Amino acid sequence: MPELPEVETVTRGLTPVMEGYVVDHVVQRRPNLRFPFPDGFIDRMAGRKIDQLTRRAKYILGYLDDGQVLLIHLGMSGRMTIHNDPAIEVPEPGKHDHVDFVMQGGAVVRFNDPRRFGVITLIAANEVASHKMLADIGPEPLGNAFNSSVLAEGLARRGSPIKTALLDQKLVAGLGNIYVCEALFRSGIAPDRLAKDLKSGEIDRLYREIRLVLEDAIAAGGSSLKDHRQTNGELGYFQYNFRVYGREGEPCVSDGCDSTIDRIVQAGRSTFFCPTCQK
DNA sequence: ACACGCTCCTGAACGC
DNA sequence: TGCGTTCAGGAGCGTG
Repeated sequence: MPELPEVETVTRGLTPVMEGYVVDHVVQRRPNLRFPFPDGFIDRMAGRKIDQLTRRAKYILGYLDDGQVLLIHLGMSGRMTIHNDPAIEVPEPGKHDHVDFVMQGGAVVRFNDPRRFGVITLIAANEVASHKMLADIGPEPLGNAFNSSVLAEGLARRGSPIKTALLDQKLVAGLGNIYVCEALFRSGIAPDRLAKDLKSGEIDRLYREIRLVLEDAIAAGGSSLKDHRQTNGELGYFQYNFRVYGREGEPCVSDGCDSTIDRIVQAGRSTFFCPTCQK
């Protein structure tokens, strides 16, 4: 499930074959993903150079040379594979290979998304800040605009559990179920605590652990949990080891703790935590 | 304004 | 073996 570290890893993987290159043409194999593809998508992409490829929250943004921006969200199960070896033929498209970006640099970038929660669309560069999909997104957790007092202000009047609050993209960008669980565990904060009840010291700790867990995961090349793959097309592999996520019933990894990881459901989503280490 | 639940979708895992 | 059920979840949207 791609969250910020995975999207960052994918963006970094795509940059060498997409940034600075012209899109020769796009192959689009179905009319929609989560939303319909934009009108004239094929024609609007053909011949456009991708000046810059960046990430905002869980979105990949490709700035084109004519003022359009290609916006890609991987949703739940979206993946990108790069076919860049002239000696190896590009595989026949599979059932869920919905889009190919055929680059003049020689790479074919293939978007695959079984569950089709992903999004591919085009917006104008001057509406990146105001577009409805991006306008209300909070600060980048690894950027200068995010700090302990910004987090404290965002949590101050929230009556929802801290777990739920951190999933809200308006509070801070890019966190999903996995890294919220991990950050709370690393902070020693119980997921059912109300956001507004956290003490200043706890918020400081949480702020630091959010950054650290994301940096760790990015450094590990992004996790490739279950159905997520690296952009190089290799089968997914685990480099970042989760401490609580998906570990229900397994022993807590903290030194001297003999508890087992528990799972509860909050706002319809699984929360994994250590009932002893997280208060 | 805020919080919550529903919804989209498919494949994997599970139960009988 | 095979069928049916449940679960996973990002985020827009509707509702209270």
